[in-house]
Amino acid sequence: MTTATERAERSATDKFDARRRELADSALAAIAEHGFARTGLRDISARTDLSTGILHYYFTGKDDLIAQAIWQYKSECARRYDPIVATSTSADELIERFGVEISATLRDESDMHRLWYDLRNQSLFEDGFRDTIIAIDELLADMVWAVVTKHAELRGASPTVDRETAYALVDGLFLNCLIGYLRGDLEALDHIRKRSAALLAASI
Amino acid sequence: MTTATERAERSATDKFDARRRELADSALAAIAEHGFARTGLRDISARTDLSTGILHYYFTGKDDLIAQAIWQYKSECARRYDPIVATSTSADELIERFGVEISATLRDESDMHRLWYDLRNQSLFEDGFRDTIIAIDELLADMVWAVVTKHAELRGASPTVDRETAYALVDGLFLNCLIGYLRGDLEALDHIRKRSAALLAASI
DNA sequence: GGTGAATTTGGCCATGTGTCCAGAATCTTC
DNA sequence: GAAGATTCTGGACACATGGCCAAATTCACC
Repeated sequence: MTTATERAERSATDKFDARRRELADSALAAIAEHGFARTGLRDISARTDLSTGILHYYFTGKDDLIAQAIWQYKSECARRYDPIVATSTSADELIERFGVEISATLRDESDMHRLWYDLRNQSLFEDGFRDTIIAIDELLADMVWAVVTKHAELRGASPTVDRETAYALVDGLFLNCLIGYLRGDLEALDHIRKRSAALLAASI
Repeated sequence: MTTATERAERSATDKFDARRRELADSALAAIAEHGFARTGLRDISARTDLSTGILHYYFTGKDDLIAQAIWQYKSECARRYDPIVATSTSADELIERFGVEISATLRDESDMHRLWYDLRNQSLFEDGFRDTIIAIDELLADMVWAVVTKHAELRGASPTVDRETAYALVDGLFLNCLIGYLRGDLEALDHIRKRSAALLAASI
């Protein structure tokens, strides 16, 4: 049973969390522009018309803010492939739609992915937001694995690689194309589509 | 024809470059410990018993120093597989020796590789040492491609992947195992050996 | 509308940053 | 061993950083 007080507290917490999400969302683009290390709280303030104080009111510090921001973005990002896995009716369709989606996110959100790799690397040096990064890594590995197993299922076969390897290979492909794309190679958009398709097809 | 003056100048340049290499080498370990962003010139000075002034005498700035340091390490690193490619007499031997070598460098020099990925990512945000990073990336892709083509040759076949894809996949595998290893997973050493072997075997 | 809580502001602090340089120390050359 | 070039030192500089907080503002509720 919930008392009136409990409901009020719940509501207050929800409101607080909602504002946290809002602020983290605003901050995200600012941090993505120049990377974690080169973006100070003041840069975020200036770009978002927020005071630096408010960031410390809603977050315990820079690490907390960045962890919240990247979690919001990337956890949503990992779910974009759910409908593809759920509704594809043939292996070829699955491969095709996966390739289109991953190519689109490379094209439209390269800054965010650059930030993701930036933060994942930073977390190898210090543990400020390491747990969040590890959780996201798991989500991404799950996503890749869901695609691989669905693909195998549609082919009536079993995957020839394990979950971790599948993630490592897709991630390597994506990072490579992201770097190429950021360095100005527009063909990277085609590359990620074709190469991830080939990789998926080879994973049976 | 070289005059005495020219020879003297050459010698002076050589000496200057030799000292640069020496200093960059000393600095390398210090930078690798906490990453590029979190390591100041003063940290390097303190850890290496060098004055901060001398760093600016031999280098134009922090970027120059770090570019020199990572180039020295990584360009040598990429050549370690040359003898393996040159002297392996069967595809299986090549795969085996490659796996042992890559696993050993993961075990013994994880800090350096962590720094490499750190710097490669930083170079996606600013161009301070971007050219050096791109040059190293080329070296690494060449190295992987040399292994893949040699493997195909020993099998009497042709590679089924292109140079860039081969590098992307091996790099993805290595980065994944590096992350796992740094997070405390000792099995990563076995994983990189077995998975890179499997990948190489599949690249025909 | 008044009262207390929640929210927001903008500036302060100590510390750390890359860069630079005047002068000291060392080496070279005659 | 004198003179001049090279190498090296350690501190100064201007600025950026994350964290913090007293005071101002806005809000919710009786």
